[in-house]
Amino acid sequence: MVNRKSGVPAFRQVATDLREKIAAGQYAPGDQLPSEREMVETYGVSRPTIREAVDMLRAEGLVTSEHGRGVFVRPPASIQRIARSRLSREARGRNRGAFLADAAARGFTPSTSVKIRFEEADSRTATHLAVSEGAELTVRDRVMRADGLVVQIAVSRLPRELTRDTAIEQVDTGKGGAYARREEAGHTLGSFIEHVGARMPTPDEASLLQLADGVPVMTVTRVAYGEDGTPLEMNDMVLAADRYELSYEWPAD
Amino acid sequence: MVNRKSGVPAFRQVATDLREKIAAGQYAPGDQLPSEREMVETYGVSRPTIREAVDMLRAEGLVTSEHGRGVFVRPPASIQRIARSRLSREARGRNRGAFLADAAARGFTPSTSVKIRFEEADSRTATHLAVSEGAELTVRDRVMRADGLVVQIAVSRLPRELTRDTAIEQVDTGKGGAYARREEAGHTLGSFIEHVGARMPTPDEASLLQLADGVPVMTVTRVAYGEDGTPLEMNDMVLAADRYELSYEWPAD
DNA sequence: GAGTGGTCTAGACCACGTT
DNA sequence: ACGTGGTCTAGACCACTCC
Repeated sequence: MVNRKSGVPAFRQVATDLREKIAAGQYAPGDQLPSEREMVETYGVSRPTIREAVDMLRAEGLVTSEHGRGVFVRPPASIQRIARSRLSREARGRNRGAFLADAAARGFTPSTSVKIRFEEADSRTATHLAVSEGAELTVRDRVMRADGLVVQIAVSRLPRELTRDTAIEQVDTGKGGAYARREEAGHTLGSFIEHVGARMPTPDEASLLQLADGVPVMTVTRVAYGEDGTPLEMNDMVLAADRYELSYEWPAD
Repeated sequence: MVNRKSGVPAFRQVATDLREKIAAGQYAPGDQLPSEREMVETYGVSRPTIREAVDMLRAEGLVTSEHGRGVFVRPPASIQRIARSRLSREARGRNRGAFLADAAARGFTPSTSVKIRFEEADSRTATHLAVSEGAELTVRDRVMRADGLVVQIAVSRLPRELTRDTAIEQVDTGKGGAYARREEAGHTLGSFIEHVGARMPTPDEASLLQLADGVPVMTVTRVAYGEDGTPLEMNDMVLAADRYELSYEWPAD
């Protein structure tokens, strides 16, 4: 029963109560919550009020509701740890991208499809690639699937001058991938910088990545630099935050 | 006006329409959306339906609503870039933690408060610190403020054996901070690993960090290792995802 | 068919901010 | 005083799942 005089909205009291019971293990991961109509009786409020409370927990990623079945406590997703800062020349040759290796390790059959297009640099891209706004870019859109299911979307952008008449403008970049082609062209890689952020997904991303409510995405922008410090490539990735964790390692000195 | 026969729920149609108008710039950042009662007329649906649509946009972090004023398009927050993998011995001496330096750079007067406590290792901590579950830990809770406003919470955990009878068990660790004390005790730092994830905040975190709806947090767990590879410290941080971006740099080879 | 969540209505009253 | 969002009700009907 909710306290009508506390000043705390009824749906908030219900949400807090449910949250505490979940935290205490009274409703364990995978358990079904009481039905909305049951809770109407328990708490003495109307169904829309109960639903507002449940909506809150859903937005927090605590529960999921399944039409016709019930509301369930979300079991913690098994998160996949991805070691970054490991893109050594050797590793680049072995793996064809970190994510393909991941998928293989988890027993999924990975597949990717690539599309090539060209566009003009916006201000963010121009900054990262040290080109002027509007400069021509080669863009490689890569969609990665595990067992047919979209797991990751990666967009790679390069200054067009660096790619004209190279295999990088082909869908199949050949043995060793795009980095190998770039090194053949005299652009030896010097370093990488990754910028990591997080936000809520757009509806498109949510359906593509099959995200439950209350699951944010991590955005990773990796910029590859030549030995002279010239930016060679910018790679944007979007990852489901309940499935991945990124690990970075570096020496203390 | 919503299409009643499309099968798409009315609140979803309204949300999509508003989202498109925001994306197109028809409602620019900072602009006020039409009032809910106006939209009731425009779209020909009831107010709860309009509210459900607006709730959706709020959960996506697209708009914020202000009681008594209106609903506004969220201006993109100015994100602060934090360069990690820069904790050189020199830099550690200069800065007293990366975040204090950040706050100073932005013109805020930073302040921190520290509490010391002791606890037993749970399974996650035990794994990271390579101790057995239940082992005694020294815990330093640090709350960082900028102009009195909580900006960050950091929890540092160390095996108690390494800290007994050292200044690390004191609130004030002295000149050079906790790392300096550890190096004096013969534990020279060898490397760091940071694990980065993201999730929706708990209600506590949301109010402490003053997060708007639809803003996730990034979680950063940094483990410091000795030169022999022994884990010395584990540091958990929680950051507002609309205020920070993490940058990691490493050589290509 | 019975039970579940999903959508929607037409109101009501409250709390807040502005004028 | 007025307009805004915030909360809440008591229903109704639909869509889905399971028996």
